[in-house]
Amino acid sequence: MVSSRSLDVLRVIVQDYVASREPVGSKSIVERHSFGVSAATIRNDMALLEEEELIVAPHTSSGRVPTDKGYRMFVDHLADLRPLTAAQRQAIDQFLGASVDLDDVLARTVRLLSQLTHQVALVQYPLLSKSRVRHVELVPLSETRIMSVFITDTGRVEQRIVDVPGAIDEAFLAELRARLNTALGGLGLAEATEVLADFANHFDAARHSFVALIASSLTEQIGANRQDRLVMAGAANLVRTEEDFSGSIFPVLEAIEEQVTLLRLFGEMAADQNGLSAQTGVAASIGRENAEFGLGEISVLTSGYGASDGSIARLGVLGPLRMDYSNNMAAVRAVARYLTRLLGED
Amino acid sequence: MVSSRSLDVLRVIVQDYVASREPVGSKSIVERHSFGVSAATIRNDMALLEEEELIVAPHTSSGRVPTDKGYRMFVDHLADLRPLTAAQRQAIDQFLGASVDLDDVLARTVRLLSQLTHQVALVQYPLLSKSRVRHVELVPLSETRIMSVFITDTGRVEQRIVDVPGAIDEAFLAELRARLNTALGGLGLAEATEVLADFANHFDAARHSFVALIASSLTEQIGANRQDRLVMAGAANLVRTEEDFSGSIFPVLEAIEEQVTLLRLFGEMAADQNGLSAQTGVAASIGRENAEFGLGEISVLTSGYGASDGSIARLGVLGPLRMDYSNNMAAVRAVARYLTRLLGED
DNA sequence: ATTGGCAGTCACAAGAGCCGAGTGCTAAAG
DNA sequence: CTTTAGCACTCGGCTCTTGTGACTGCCAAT
Repeated sequence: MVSSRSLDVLRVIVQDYVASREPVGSKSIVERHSFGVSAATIRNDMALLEEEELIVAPHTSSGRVPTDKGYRMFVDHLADLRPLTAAQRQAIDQFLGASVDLDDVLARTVRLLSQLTHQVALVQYPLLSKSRVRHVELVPLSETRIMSVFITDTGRVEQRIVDVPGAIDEAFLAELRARLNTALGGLGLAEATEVLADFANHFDAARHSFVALIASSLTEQIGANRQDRLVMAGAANLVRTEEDFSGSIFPVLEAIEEQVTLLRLFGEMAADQNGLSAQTGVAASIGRENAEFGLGEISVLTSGYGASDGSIARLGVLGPLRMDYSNNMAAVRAVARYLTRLLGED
Repeated sequence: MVSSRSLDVLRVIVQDYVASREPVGSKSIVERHSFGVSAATIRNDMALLEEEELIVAPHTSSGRVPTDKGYRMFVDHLADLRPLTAAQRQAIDQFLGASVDLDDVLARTVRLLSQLTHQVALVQYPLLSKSRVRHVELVPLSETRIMSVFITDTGRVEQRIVDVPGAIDEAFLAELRARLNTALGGLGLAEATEVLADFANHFDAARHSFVALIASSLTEQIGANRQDRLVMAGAANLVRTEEDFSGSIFPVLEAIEEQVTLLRLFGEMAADQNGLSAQTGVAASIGRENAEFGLGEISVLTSGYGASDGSIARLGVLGPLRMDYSNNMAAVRAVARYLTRLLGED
C-alpha cells in the first residue's frame, strides 16, 4: 500500500523536478525537505512509488522522474491550488477591464493567460450552437450587393456579402429585415436554421428567389461558424520549454495551428468528467491521455467559461508535462471565472 | 574586381548551401557544376569573393558560406525568379477562389503562402488610413444598447456596442443613420474623423449628447483600427528550420506574436526602395539589415498588394537567411498579384 | 519500520588520436 | 595575366577510453 508519506514524497518529487528539470534523488529530498527520516527510508518509499508506476528512473541509477500517472496523481490529490498574488489579480482586472468587444476580450484573455502561466494559452470562441439570435441586419452596399450581418447574444458578429440579380428594393429590404428579426429573434441556431429553410416560401413568386438568396446566405453564416475557432497566444513559450520534449515540438505547433485537433480535444475535455478535479472546475489531460491526438507529450489544462455552468466554451493552457500545475490551474480557474463574470455583464 | 565568373560561383555557393546546409568547397563546385575550370581556379575566385565579404569560411579550413552581403547580392543580381509550377498556380486559384469575406481571404492567403514557401507567412490587414467609408449602420440591440457597425470599401467591418442613457427613439435612429451615411459616405478616414468631431453640433440640445455618444464611438472605431493587424501562419516552419539559427528562435517567435515590431519593419520596407529589386516588386530585408528590430538572423520578403501601385498593405514571408529566395520571391509576388486582383474585383 | 553501510551501475565529461575535406601558396604552363 | 597541378597544413568532428560522481538496491542491525 502507498502510505501517506509516500505520497508526500511523490509531491516533492514532482515539485522539485518541475523546478529543476533534474531527476531527483533520495539524498536531495532529505536535504531540501524536513521529512525527519533518512535517505534510505525515502528510497524504500520511492521503490513503492516505482512499483505503482508513479515515478520512474530514466537510467539504472539516477534520480526519479514522475510518470504520466504520477503527474495525474499529483494533479488529482496533491496539488494545492496556489491562490494568485495580488499583483496577478490586479493584472487581470486592468488588462481585461479595458476590452471593447468580444474579439478584443478574447484576444486580451489569451495573452493574459499566456503571461500568467508562461505557456501556450488557448481560448475557444463561444459555441454558436449554444447561442441565440439577437439581431439580423441587411445593409445595401451597392445597386446589387447586400451585406448580411448576423449577431448573436454572445456578442459574436458575422457578416457576409451577397450579390443579388437586379436592383434592390429598399422598402422591401426594410420589410424583410423586420420579418426576419421577428421570425428569428431569440431562437437557438438550430431552430433558426429550420425557420430559414422554409422562410422564402412565405413570399410571393416575384420575391421568392431574392428571399431565398438571403436566407441561404444567413444559413451559411450559421453553419460556417458552428465550427468554432480558437485564439492562441504564447507559442514562443513552447520553444522556450523545448528541452522538455523528447522529439521535436514541430508536430505540436502544427496541431495548434491546425486547430481542428485541439478543438476535438477541447470537446472531449468538456464531455469527460474524468480529468476534472471536482472542487476546482479545471480539467487536466496529461501526456498519454492525449495520445490519440498525437499529443502524447503534452499536458492541457482547461476550464469552461461563459455561463454559470461553464457550458458555453473552454479556455486553457497547453505545455510540457513538466509544468507548474499548481500555479497554472489556479490561473486558468481565475481567468475563466473573471471572463465568465465579464461576459455575464453584457 | 569581381569577375562575371566569380558571381556565377557566388550563385552556386548560395544555391548549394541553401540546398545542403553544408559549407560548400571548391571541389564540390567543379563536381556539381560544369564551369570548365579546375578547382584551383574556383579557389582563386572564392578568395576574391571572400575579399569582398560576400562569403566567409566558418572554420579555417572548410567550405564557404554566404554572408548577409552575399545573400543580398544574390537576391539583387543573381536570383532567377523561378515561375510557379502549374500545380502551384492551380492551388492559388482553388484555394483563394472559395473565399467569402475579407477575413477569410486573408486567412486563406496566409496559409497558402506558408504552404508555398514552407516559411512563416505574414499578411497585413489593409490599412484603414487608405480606406474610405462605405457604410455606417446603427442596430438597436435592446432598450438602451446600440451596436454601431462601420464598413470600409476594403471590406473591413468593425462593430462596437454603445450603451446609451434612456430609451432609444427608433425613428430618430433611422434619421441619424441616414444623415451619417450622407455625411461620411466615400470619405477617407481622416476626413471622416474631422466630420464626426463636429457632427453632434448640428443637432439640438435634446439630441446632442446622444449623437455625441454615437459619434465618439465611431471615431474610436476608426482610431482603434488605424493600428493595423497581421495575420500569421506557419510558425511551425520556424521550428523546422531551427538549426539555421545560431541562438534560440524564441525572440523571433516573440516578435511575431508581438506584431508591433514586424509592423514597423513592414512599414519601413514599404517606404524603403533599397531592398526592392525593381523588376519583381518584391522587397527583401536580409540578416543584419533587420538588426535594429532584434531580428538580425532572419530574412523577410514582402510585396505590396491591394492596389495597382501596391500601396494599401503588404504581405510576405519570414525565415532563416538560408532560404530558397528564388522560389519564395516568386511565390510572394504571385500571391500578392492574385490577391490584388481578387480585392480589385470587389 | 527505519537506518547505516557498501558494492554496483551508468550517464556524462574530458582527453587522445585519427581521418578527411578543404584551404592557401607556389611554381609552372597556357 | 590567367589557369593549373601539387603539396603542406589546418581544424572540425568522430570514436574510443578513462575517470568521476550521483544514485540505487540490498542486507544486516537497531
